[in-house]
Amino acid sequence: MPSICSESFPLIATRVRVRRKQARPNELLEAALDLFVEKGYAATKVEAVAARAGVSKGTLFLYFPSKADLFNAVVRENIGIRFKQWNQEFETFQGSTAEMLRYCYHSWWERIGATRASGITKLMLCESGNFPEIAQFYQQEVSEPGHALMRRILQRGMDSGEFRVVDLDYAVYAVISPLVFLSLSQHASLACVPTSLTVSPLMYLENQVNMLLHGLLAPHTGPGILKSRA
Amino acid sequence: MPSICSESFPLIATRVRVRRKQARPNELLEAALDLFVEKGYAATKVEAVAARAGVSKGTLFLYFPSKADLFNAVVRENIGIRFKQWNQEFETFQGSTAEMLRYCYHSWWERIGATRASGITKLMLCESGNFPEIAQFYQQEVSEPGHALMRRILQRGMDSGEFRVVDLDYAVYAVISPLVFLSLSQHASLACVPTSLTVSPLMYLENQVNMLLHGLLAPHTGPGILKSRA
DNA sequence: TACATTACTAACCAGACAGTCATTAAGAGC
DNA sequence: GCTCTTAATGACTGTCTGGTTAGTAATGTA
Repeated sequence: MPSICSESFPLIATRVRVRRKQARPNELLEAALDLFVEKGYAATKVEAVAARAGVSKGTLFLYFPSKADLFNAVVRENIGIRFKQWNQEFETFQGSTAEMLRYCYHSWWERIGATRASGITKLMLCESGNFPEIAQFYQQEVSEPGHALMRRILQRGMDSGEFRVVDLDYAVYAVISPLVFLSLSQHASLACVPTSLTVSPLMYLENQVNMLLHGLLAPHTGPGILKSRA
Repeated sequence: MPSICSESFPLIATRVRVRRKQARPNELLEAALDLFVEKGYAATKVEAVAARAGVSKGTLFLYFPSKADLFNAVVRENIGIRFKQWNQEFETFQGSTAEMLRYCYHSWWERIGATRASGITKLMLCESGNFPEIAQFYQQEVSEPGHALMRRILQRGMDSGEFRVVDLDYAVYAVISPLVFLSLSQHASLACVPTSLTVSPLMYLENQVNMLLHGLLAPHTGPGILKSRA
């Protein structure tokens, strides 16, 4: 049923239809990543995502059953997908665990931190409380694999005698929180942070990993970062 | 004009009216602070604020012309209002600037960090990008006075020779960011942070101020936190 | 008790937005 | 060119919510 005026005045030019079933999902995911990172989950309209991908809203729902599913697919494609490779790299890594930890930070920076994907971390930090559907998915697709991997790395260091014995539950957070913080500072549009971070992200990470290892390495038991639980 | 059914079936019990013009604004601000901190700005419904304060939505708009004005009033009452006293304390402070900086952190923790007000900082960090009306108000009511005060403290330390000479534009962020980070970690409902922070907030602040002073104090020019701009 | 003032209420409105569906046309096969 | 399948569309629906307003009742004054 055409709109009231469209038969006499087709003001809105009808879109040229193209059938590209193969390409649509990726194009939609690209557009969604852009907008979710820019505006957050709640403030992103699915119609805007569709428009940016060059299709109508109806088409979007043809490929993703709901907004939450669209977002979850973005999470899986941009972050979740990394853990397979990371886990493999962990299995075959030859060097010391200190080197492994350094490599971990560096690799995270390359594949997540320096990419749009870091915006997702900030988004979850801000909005997970209001949207259980996406919070739960992120939890099982990102948080849990990430924590599990970090636990295994720390355990490896403790087993080999490189690291002193610490409470894993807490040490994991000491390792991960610099990454979360960096993601945040990269995407905080707050007037509080001018040109993002004061120092360069890479220098910040370098510094953080040094501090961690200072607190982790076995012999030197100085003022470490990893206090046992209070 | 009564609703269709209310004359025959007054299903919804009419609220008992009480006139308390004096008390309403504060009660609304209290309710608003609770909900804004819990849910964020966008996700908080004005009707819910009104309900929590025990009035109807219409009454809320009698005291605050819009949702943004309500939020801004919350910001002013809970944070903005502090700067008058802080500025006075700065003027009359007798001790060293290092002591002053310690006092500053401590006072911030008492009056903001440990209270619901810290939730506002997190909220702004997350949502300022989507709501210029409240971002601008927060900027001029909180960010600017805060930065100005910190600049004067750092300047005092440099003038007296206690602190080495640093780029104020950047040093200010080094001083403020631990406070922002702490606010965030206190209210991050992310599955990433378990029981908020690993170490106690006060110990964290103590540590941060020590690191800052390590990098600020004049004679010791070791690996300071405050690098000059890259 | 009568009346005036005004704090307060609830129904209402308009715009926005996630999700649906009947219709349309692109493109492949003949 | 004709037909059939299905990718794609856009108008539509239901719901939600910030903000408005016509009307109600609590209180002070006489």
